[in-house]
Amino acid sequence: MGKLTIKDIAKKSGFSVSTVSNVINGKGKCSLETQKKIFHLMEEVGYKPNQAARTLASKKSNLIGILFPVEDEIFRKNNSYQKIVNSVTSELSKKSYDLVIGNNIKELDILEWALKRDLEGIIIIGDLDISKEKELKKINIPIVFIDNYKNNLYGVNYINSDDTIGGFNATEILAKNKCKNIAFVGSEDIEVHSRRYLGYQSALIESSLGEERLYLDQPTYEGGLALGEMISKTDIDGLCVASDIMAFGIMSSLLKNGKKIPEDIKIIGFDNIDSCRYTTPTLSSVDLNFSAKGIVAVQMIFEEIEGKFFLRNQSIDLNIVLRGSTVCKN
Amino acid sequence: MGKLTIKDIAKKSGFSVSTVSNVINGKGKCSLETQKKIFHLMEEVGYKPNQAARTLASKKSNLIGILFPVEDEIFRKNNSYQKIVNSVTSELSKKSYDLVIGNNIKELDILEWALKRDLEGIIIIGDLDISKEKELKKINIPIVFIDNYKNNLYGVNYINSDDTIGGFNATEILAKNKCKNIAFVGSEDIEVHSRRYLGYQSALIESSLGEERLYLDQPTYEGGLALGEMISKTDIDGLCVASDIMAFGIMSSLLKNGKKIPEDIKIIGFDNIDSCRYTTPTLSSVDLNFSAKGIVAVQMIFEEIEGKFFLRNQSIDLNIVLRGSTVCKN
DNA sequence: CTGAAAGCGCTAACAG
DNA sequence: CTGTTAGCGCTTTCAG
Repeated sequence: MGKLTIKDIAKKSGFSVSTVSNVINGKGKCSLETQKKIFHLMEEVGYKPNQAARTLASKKSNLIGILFPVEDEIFRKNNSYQKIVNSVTSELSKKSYDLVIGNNIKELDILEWALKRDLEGIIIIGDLDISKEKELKKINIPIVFIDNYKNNLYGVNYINSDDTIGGFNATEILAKNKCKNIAFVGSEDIEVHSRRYLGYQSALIESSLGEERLYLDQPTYEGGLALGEMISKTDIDGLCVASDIMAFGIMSSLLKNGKKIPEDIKIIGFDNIDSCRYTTPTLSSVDLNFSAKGIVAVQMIFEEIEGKFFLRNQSIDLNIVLRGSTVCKN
Repeated sequence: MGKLTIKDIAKKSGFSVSTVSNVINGKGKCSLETQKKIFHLMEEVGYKPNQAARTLASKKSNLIGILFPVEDEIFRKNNSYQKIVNSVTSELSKKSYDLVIGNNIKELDILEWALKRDLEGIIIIGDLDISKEKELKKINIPIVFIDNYKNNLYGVNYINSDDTIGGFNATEILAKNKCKNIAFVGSEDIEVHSRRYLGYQSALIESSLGEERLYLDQPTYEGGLALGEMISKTDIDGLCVASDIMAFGIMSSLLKNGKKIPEDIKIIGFDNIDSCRYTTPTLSSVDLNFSAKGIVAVQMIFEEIEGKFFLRNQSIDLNIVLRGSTVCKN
């Protein structure tokens, strides 16, 4: 058990090794009868071709690698890790591929790793050091970046959210809910926040709502707390907050200062982290749709492997989950 | 580039293939000089041995598999997935092992998977179907279960939390904070909740606090809401809640009914999910220490591979994170 | 301490 | 449609 080789199957079935191999790989042509017999035998004796041998002989490892920015707080908070891994593995399983996780991304030599494991594709989440960029060019396997805003390599694939549209839509919802004085909250030097701000600006114009109001602080709960204090002294009645966690801080300050949410002021956050469901009121938020990103990443890889034409840059629709911070009845 | 084989290294260095192989694997004996020369050359030309070939020749794949209960809400909520994967991969990277994720655990034939990929060890999170249990016995590689309460196989390794102690400690903290009427909240038919309840009972006795009070409902926010309504009408001043999410619901109801937390009633939850930091007040909670579990899992696997003696059952210390729901100043 | 040679289990031509 | 055979790149005896 477990020591069976393709030779054993050939011998037992009475066919040649190459016929068995062909049947396994769906190559060449053999009678349906032969195929059935061989498949049946393999099943019966519990034979599974050894992957290392297949890889060695064919260079096909049936392995895709994935790399995460382990220290990134935001990725951690919104469970993107898990959502992406789940959708990726479940897509891969359809083609009996497995997913390997890259250890120690900071020191990992991606190229060597890909070579060593004969990876057939790589998914990279988040931004990467510029220094790694170069070496990536040398890899001749499909690479997909998810939520990468720094790099702009030719010949690799990008999957992103349209954060500008996210900011626009969130603000628009606020406007449609009769908010007249809508402010934007975010952090400096965070690319996605800037984009969301752009969307916010467009929406203001679109809805012919007055001057824009911008509040900036650290993308933390504490940052939100501080901003909330300030905001509670204004006539702002709508808030587009580029981070759920900041929004929590803001809500806390606002509530403490006697503001009612959503009656006095409505709020929409970004990221749709789990905690949105447990605050009082619950927080409406823009979901970045990580499951979809994982699925598309796998599609892109296979399409590139199979040499099909496909879009190298894809933007995944966001969707806004409305909760108690915008709707009066939760 | 990338097409280099051990032969090339042998030729270029002037040594034989087997010498190079020995140097790579630290086997045999060769002069330090030789080693240095060979290592230097490999570095210089960027040579990395091909893993498939090594695996085929030696049966050592340098690959560990991991399996997750993808549908398990609780595992999803507390980010255990990510914490375990992070600590596991970072431990593995020290020995240049990689981690593969098992696709589709429900249908996955673990044995065949292990064979096919020549896995050297498997980590399984959570409970598994009984039907899978049998087949696991046939695998002759180290298996580690983390947080598995159903199975009890001989010859495999278990890593768990001592939930009874968790319940005990949480209750004790409440008692030390002058709570006189402490209740336990949990769900029926959840093994860990029962254990935590046991600990709660012991702690009551230990602290010579009166009769026990037990509240049961679904392990959801809504379950907590319902229970909170009831609890707010009692003289309970301390709550040991077997799930953070229930605790959130309870807090919400309690607050709505005019109770002050922690002044009137102190609360400790279980799981220490991220959201604990964003509620008002923040929620004290028992942390299950998933990072440590991942590290220990890897240790166990390597110790078994290396044939060392080690404990097959290990309980990982929990630690209680105190926040605003127990301490008056947050 | 080093080298030659025999596989590991499979795929991929190439004949038949 | 099927069988033979030569590798894939590495490890591992076993002589030297």
